[in-house]
Amino acid sequence: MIEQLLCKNIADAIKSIYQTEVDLSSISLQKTRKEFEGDFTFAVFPYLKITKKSPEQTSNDIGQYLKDVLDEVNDFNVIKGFLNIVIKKSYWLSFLNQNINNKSFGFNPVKKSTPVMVEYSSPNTNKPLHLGHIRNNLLGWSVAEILKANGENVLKVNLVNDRGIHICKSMLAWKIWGNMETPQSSGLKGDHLAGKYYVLFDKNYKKEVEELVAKGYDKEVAEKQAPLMLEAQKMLRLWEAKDEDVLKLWNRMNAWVYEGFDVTYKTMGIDFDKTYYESNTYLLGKSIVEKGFNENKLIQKEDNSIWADLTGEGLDEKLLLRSDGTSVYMTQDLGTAHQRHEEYKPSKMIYVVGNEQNYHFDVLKLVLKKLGYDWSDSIYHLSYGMVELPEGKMKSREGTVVDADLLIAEMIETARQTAFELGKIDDFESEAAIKLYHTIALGALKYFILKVDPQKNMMFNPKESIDFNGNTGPFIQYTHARIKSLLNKADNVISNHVDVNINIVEKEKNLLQLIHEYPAVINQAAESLSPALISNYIYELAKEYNGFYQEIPIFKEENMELRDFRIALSYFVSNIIKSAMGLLGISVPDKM
RNA sequence: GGUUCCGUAGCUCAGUUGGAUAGAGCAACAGCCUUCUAAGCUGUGGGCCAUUGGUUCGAAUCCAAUCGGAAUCACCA
Repeated sequence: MIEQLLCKNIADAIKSIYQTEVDLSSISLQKTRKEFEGDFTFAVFPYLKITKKSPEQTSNDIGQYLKDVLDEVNDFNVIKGFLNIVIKKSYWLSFLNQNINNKSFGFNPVKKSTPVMVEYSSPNTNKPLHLGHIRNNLLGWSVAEILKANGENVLKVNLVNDRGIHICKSMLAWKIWGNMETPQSSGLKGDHLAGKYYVLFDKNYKKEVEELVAKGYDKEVAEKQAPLMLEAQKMLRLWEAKDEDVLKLWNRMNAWVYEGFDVTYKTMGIDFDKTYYESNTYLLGKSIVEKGFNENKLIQKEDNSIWADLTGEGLDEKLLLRSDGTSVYMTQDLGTAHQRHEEYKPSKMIYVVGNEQNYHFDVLKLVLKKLGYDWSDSIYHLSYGMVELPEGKMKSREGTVVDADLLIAEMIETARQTAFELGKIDDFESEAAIKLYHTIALGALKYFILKVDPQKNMMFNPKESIDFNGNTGPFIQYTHARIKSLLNKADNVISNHVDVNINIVEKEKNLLQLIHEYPAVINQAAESLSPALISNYIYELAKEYNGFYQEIPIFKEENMELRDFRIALSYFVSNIIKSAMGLLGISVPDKM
């Protein structure tokens, strides 16, 4: 690409004019700001110590060198210490010619063999997915796709938390009050059915606790002594003892939940290469902890429990094995990480997990390091903040969890109503129309969530997300559909070659520059694991295109070569929008 | 209290490895439908980049302190 060429020649210029070698990687260019003439800008300030000349003189020297040496450089200008380099329009046009038919433009063709693992979703099987899972799923899936586009060999992994006291609570409530209810008999999605009984358990459990408190029990004691809780704990023990009846119920109920999850995943367009179940992995980790203890890397307390001492690293001590020898969450995670490393030797293990577990992952990495596993650095916690709705915070503790299925259904309904109000569609119940509402609703949701920096807590405003103006998914879908319909009218005139001598206007050159940037954007998004970078890029591209070609009708153009160019450019832009939106998991309709 | 993250227009958010006069959208206001789709486009107003110091040619960006907000600090997962 032209940037590298310019950087290399700038280094050559400094060497030839000032007789000093500079490190090529230290030279960087930026896009020239709109208010100045030029395509790329080089700031000379850091090199003044070498050149021993004024910023202006230095810029002029280097600019002149580039102009003399490089055919692609048309001209240059200097403002203060900024060297603005003007690239010939013919370069941009030949770039268009070279890449227009490349369907995977921007994607790295070199495929790496070392796998990168991305773990996301990680649901509990006692309740349906909620808004937090939506952000998790979208982020994980999108990051995986971006890495793939960049040539990584990605393994998408889900770790289902299918065991523990929580699922026992659902099972117990179902046994007591369920009347043998099934998804078929109740018409409920399997995960919602389990969730219903989890809530039922909680309600009755709280009632029991209140009754005990009224009888004079201490609240803490009451919480432990409530009959329902004792019963649930008994069930967990039976499960661990592989009691036949409990296992049967557990299998049955989990199967319902998985069916429900699959529907939600499918609706969202989320998939996995591999699913792990905690019931298979919860005993892992003990051996590496014991090994670490034998090697004197861990400490033991009087009650025989085993701990990692992280006080030297500025953290506390962390329990790894209980006094009865059973493992805790951390032990399991140590085990699964170890197992995955043994199995795949991934160059990176990315865990998409909410920021409430930042501390957990800090500890995880430190303990692994302490135990002598040098691959602990390959673990990366992709942490994300909470999603809130305008109505208020969504926290499970406050009981205002926003259900994922419900939210998606509401988004689809909003899309339907908007189309109806605007009179956009003739047959509102046709298959095509229903598919379109679905596409728009999901596009709105995904785009809005992915465009925000993961680290930040965010506000999801459903109404704003589905607006067709502004930085939204539907706006980009709309732009794509418009380009497609335009190209449809022109399909007999699409040429795969554009005359490099035609005159193009500034805005068209801006579009070409933006397209030119696309591979770098994907690369950077992969490096920083940031779908937000992609969405901001597409918006800029779509806006630039939409604004411009709304004003300049392509088919009015009498100059056939210019018209061909504009059609070719439109074609390229629509392809990039489609491919970039694909990385966010958003489909773009050809017609809407 | 310790640790981590966040603080940019009334609201929701961008802001590339430190670069030129701080960017969008929404909301407000003023225009644009005989062209390809107005689910759109164009324009106007709106800022102590939380505060204060430091680092340097240059700071929203890096460092320190302070003030606000969030998360976390379990023999839960």
